[in-house]
Amino acid sequence: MTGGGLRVMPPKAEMTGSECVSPTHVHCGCREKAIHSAEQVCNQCGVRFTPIRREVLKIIWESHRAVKAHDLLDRIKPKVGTAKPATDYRALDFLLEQGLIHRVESLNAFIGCSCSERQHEQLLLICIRCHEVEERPCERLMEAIAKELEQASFTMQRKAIEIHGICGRCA
Amino acid sequence: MTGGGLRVMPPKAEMTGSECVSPTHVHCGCREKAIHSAEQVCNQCGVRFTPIRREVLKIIWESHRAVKAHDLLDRIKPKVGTAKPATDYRALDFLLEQGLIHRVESLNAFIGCSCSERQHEQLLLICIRCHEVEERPCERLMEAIAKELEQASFTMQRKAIEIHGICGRCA
DNA sequence: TCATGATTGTTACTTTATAACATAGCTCTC
DNA sequence: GAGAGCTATGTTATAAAGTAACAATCATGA
Repeated sequence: MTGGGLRVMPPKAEMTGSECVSPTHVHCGCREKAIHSAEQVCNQCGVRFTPIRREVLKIIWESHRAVKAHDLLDRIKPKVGTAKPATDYRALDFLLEQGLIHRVESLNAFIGCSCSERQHEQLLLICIRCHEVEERPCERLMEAIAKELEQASFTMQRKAIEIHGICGRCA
Repeated sequence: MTGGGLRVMPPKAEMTGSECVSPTHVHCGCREKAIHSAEQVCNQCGVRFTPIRREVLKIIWESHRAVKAHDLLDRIKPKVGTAKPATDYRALDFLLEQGLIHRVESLNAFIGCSCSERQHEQLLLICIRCHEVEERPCERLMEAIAKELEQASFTMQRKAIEIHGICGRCA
């Protein structure tokens, strides 16, 4: 979900079903948007959005579920015959660095980043039924965390805030 | 740290240095307290605190750093010659279930739980210099999260809140 | 065109984790 | 105390996640 907002249900004809792996994933143009945005980001930063990196990002955006390394490898092989673990992890490292994907620590998996600005604070809601991951902003949360860190004399460098549970649609 | 509070520096004679793996770990009786508490918890719940489970918990409490599976296996082998991965993971699963340890998702590692009550809300502060992990209560934080979850119509089942950075002593 | 750095190919390996079935040990009941 | 039933551990095998090291290739600018 590019904005984390309402999910509009388009008629089936608009869906690119063949590419959509998640049964609950309604194709809303988010993937195309993400790829396009990634192109711009890479151009701006003077880094190369190579075919492999593009393919990996596309696969990750095929659903709103977190993609595991093994699945990713299986799914990239038809497109990049030479793909091996290192191929994937390099592309993933690149995409993480550019802020184009997030790592879901509690799943050892990866999801596309739907932030409008890169590297912003986020909270991940992981549904244990449909396995979709929703990324939400958490400015208020970060205020509370900042207070706690101050008390603890702790300087934050990176964080993972991941909630597992039942999403609204599955409830 | 049993209470997350001040760390009292005892004279060296009081330290059981031979058992303390972490160079920065000041032995404060926390391990003995943890083992004793674990005994009580297991008795109350009618579950068995077997020698293997006790050894695993002891090893985890040898420092305030998170222990990785591989290290744990290396360190348990001298004590339990037959130890294999399954041995460890079974003991870890047990200790997790009883709330005696936490899993640090962003490290794929485990630390002793220093909560006075089991299963309470906590926040993990992970120092990237000394690698010690401090567990802190986060009731206020949970209020902010609850609000966010309500907005998202999300029902929480479990969570991981992990902050990486520099602790006060290392700063 | 050639040098340079970035990217990808390739091989090998480490670390993390689980599944499945066999064996041993505890505990309760008869 | 025998034996049934459950829990815990032993054992083997394998899946999944991740990294290191070096070779080959490609893009780009001097």
